[in-house]
Amino acid sequence: MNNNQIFVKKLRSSGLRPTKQRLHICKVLFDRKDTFHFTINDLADLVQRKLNKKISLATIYNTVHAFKKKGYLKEISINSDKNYFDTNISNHHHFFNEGTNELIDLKDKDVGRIKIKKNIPGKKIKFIEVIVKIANNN
Amino acid sequence: MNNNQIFVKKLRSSGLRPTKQRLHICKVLFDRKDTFHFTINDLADLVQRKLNKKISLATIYNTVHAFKKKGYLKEISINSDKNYFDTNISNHHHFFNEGTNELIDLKDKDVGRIKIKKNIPGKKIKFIEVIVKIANNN
DNA sequence: AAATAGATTAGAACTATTCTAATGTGTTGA
DNA sequence: TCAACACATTAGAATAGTTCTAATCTATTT
Repeated sequence: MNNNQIFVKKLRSSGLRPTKQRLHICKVLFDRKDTFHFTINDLADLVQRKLNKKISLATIYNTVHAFKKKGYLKEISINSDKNYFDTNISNHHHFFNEGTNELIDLKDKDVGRIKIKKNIPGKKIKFIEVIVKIANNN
Repeated sequence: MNNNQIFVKKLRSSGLRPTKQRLHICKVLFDRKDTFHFTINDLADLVQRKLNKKISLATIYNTVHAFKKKGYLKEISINSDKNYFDTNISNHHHFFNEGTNELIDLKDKDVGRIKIKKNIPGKKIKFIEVIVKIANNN
């Protein structure tokens, strides 16, 4: 089974129609070895440059949000002007290099257990996100 | 010395001119007991409603960014559509209530020491930000 | 294979943020 | 004291980012 067939199957299995736009986007996102951190514009550029396909930005937004909802992508918020998505959906945290705007994965085990000593009645913790901002050593 | 005079002094001492726009914004932001979490639009609305002053949104952006740069405000990124600022500039983290979009401060001591077991050569940790997403208990 | 229901796309509309020309403020020196 | 200059600030206009929705496409039912 080639990658394209795998993507078709993956999409169908989660109730998403395997349209050509989505398959192009899958190719850019998932047809790679390493985990991939990207912004919506990064992805639009790659679709254009690597595949030479024109997909509307609106469709890229739709698709990324659909994939996030299905659990194929995670969203990472760094600051107002950088909103990243991550193909690594495992439980993990991030370094953010303030010089280069680069994100680097921190495996779950790279961060010691986080103990929250306060709780809010009637609420439970859904998720803990840690961003470690790094910069040059001087 | 009244609050307005205090604000004038504070602005001057950090090299910011105490214009009437900035003083209005100071009044809304800092003339209160508790720490205040807000978006740019929250602030624009409050200036309009509480003080009945019209300040351009662009000026509110300018001012908030200037205040952040001077260390009078902290920025907190939750997700793509919510960018908050915080008048509490002490070292602390946050609960984010996903139901109500409300931020709640976690004092530094409310979060156990965070141990980062990985490091990047030539880089040092500038800052660690923890967001704890909470939701209803069911 | 036609009709229908619902999903998807992408241009248009809307919202958020930044840019920059016009205006305001503080400082210098006559 | 008060021009005149240099730089800071404001806010309308321009740009960038995101969402909405009408048109189109896809799958299913008959």
